[in-house]
Amino acid sequence: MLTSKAKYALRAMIDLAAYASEGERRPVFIGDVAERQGIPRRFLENILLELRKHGLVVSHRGKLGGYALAKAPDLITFADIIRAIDGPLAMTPCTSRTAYRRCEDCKDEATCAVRKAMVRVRDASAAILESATLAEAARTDAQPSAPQLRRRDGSSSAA
Amino acid sequence: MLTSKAKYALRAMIDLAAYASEGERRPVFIGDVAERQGIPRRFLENILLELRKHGLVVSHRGKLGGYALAKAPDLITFADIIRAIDGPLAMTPCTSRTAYRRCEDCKDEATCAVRKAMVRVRDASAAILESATLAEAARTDAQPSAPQLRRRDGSSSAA
DNA sequence: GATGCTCCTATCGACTTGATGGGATAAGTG
DNA sequence: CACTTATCCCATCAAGTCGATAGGAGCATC
Repeated sequence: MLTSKAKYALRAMIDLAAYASEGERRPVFIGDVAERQGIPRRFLENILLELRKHGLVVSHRGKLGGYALAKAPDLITFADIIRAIDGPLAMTPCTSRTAYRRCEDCKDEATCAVRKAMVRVRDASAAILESATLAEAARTDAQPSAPQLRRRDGSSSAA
Repeated sequence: MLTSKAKYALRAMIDLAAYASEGERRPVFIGDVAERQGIPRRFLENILLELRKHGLVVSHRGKLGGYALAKAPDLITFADIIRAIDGPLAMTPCTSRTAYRRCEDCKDEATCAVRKAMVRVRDASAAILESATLAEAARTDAQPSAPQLRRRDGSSSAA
């Protein structure tokens, strides 16, 4: 199962992609993303910080600061995001390409039946998640009613 | 990631399959499985109990008691075992067939880009894990040197 | 009826998850 | 220059899960 942190991360990144593709090049406020996607604001901050450490987003400080994708949305995949937040996609350490670690129990990796199945699962999952890009997701995704433009008028929309 | 409980469960079940296919029909001692597979004995007890509640193994009490597969080894899949121990294979509750639960965040399941990718991952993983049977695993798996026969002579092999 | 197995529940420590809080730092704005 | 407003960073928190262990009750065989 994905952690909800990773699910939030996916949604936040898709949100960034959607607003980046509108021609605007200014970064997006955390608060705006949080509100649109229904993510606890402080929690989203941690998530974006983590994504930044993995080089998936860039941040700007100061009054007109905020976050933006670090690369073009068609170059960022779901796999990148999930790996950054939840770690390896593989079912076992001994079948991870990004964080391989030998497993204690199985004597012979070449013949281990469990490992064999897990390699196939990892290959299949990775293929799917590495071909799912933010660009595609931003196009496909349901925009919450009319794609809400950034509020810059100062009127907080909720009490 | 699989929990180590699920990994133990897979190994234990393969062990049972290997010894069931030798013609013997008597149940296997927990202690023997634990020793062969290097699983903490008490922990394995819990795991087998859980597998029994899910109808994957049957138990016999008393002096010559023990565990045996509930069905033929070609009718038990890796998916059955993982689901019994770790729960749904799906990455999100909203893409699980065995434990579906609507997800709060996404307004429209039909267009949710995250969900769409997760459905594909679940389908691919399930297809692989549902076609991996114990029978096949028991044949393929590396037997730890010569397949150690059950000790019935009373000499405990370790201090 | 003694033996030796499963059965059941309870507990444990360590870690992870989801979330919050306070304040430091930086960049625009008047 | 000072003020506003945003990110940044660290620290902490409660609740839950994971991996493992413990003690004793129940039961079939010898």
